[in-house]
Amino acid sequence: NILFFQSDPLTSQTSSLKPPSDDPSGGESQPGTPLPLPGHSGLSIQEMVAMSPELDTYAITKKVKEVLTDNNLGQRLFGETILGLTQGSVSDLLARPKPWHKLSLKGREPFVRMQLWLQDPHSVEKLMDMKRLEKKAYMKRRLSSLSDGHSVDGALVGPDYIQGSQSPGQQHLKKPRVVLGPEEKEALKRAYQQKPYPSPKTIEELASQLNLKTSTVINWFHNYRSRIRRELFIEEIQAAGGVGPGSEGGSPSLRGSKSGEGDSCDGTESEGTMETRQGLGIGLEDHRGAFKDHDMEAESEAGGSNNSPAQTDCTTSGLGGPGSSCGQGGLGLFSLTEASSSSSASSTNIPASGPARNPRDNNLRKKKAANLNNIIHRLEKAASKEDPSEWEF
DNA sequence: TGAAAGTCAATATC
DNA sequence: GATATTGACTTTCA
Repeated sequence: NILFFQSDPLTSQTSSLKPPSDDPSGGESQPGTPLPLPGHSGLSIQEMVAMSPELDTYAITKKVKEVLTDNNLGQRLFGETILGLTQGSVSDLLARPKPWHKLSLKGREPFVRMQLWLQDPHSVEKLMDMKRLEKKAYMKRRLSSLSDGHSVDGALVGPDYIQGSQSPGQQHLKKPRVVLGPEEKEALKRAYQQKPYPSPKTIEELASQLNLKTSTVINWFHNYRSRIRRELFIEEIQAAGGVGPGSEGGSPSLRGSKSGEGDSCDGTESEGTMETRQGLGIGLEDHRGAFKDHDMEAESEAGGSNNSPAQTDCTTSGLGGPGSSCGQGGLGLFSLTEASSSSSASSTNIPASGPARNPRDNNLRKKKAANLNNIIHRLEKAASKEDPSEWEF
């Protein structure tokens, strides 16, 4: 990536941008917040990322999507030219941007690039030019290959070569992509409901039962946890008002720093953060939708588990500080919602369904859920020292 | 050292 | 053909 930055199309591109204007927001960025420019300031993109004010990732991606759609520019071209990412990554990034405070420096980079791109008055023009050039080159290749009797595409990236980097002379048979069937996915989801962090033994068992490699099962759990988390971020942003985290109701300044981002849902801590959340007017129940595709169905099939996904995500990743993601990022709250509205509720006084209309009730309910969560966390921890397959609450 | 974050790239879907 | 999804892999971080 360093190499990419050094000969970075973005850098050269932004060198023609307007110099940064005064930021009236005093640091917290709105979609149009100008950034210092690498070309002018002599800053590398990494330095810019480090110095960047908090950006509204949701608003940025929204705007980028808009501009790309309006100008009929593809994700692939944009990704490769502006971000240095592949189409799939761009799609993912645009569809599910993580909030700024949840991003590492590396993760912030594409958003800084997007912001710079949006700032560039000639950004669209330039990309259009690229598109034309590409088309021209493609037509040229096509013509010459037609006259040679070869296909233009897939000369090196045909299905028989790894990552398109192997020439036919160095043939490596490609590993076929594993495609999990619906039954396998369902089984994995159910397993996840029971144990989001399965023991090696459980993984082995799952793998043999489903006739999969253990690495596939491990990867699936990694990916699933990570993607669920992201879904939750999106839900949070949308629930906070349909605009990005920088908008009202989701003030980024109230969020925790990266260091406090352990997905803790420790009861003690959750109580405090929930108060903050309530102050922001962010509803809890709305977030349940985040699980609808992944977990709720699986949960019901699993007969209800005390280990709801986010809950365990949250409880097993260490403790967060006062600004930890449980309160600010929402994981803790989601998990509390889960805890309070699923099977866990049956063993407590927490209502099993329906939002608490009264804010005081809601608060009480959340506190109870936080305590419950804490208990579960401790039990889980204790259980993990024994044979996890023998867990029973 | 294990989990999370970030990304690629094959494949599915629109 | 463009975009979305997802299994696999690498890097980062606590």
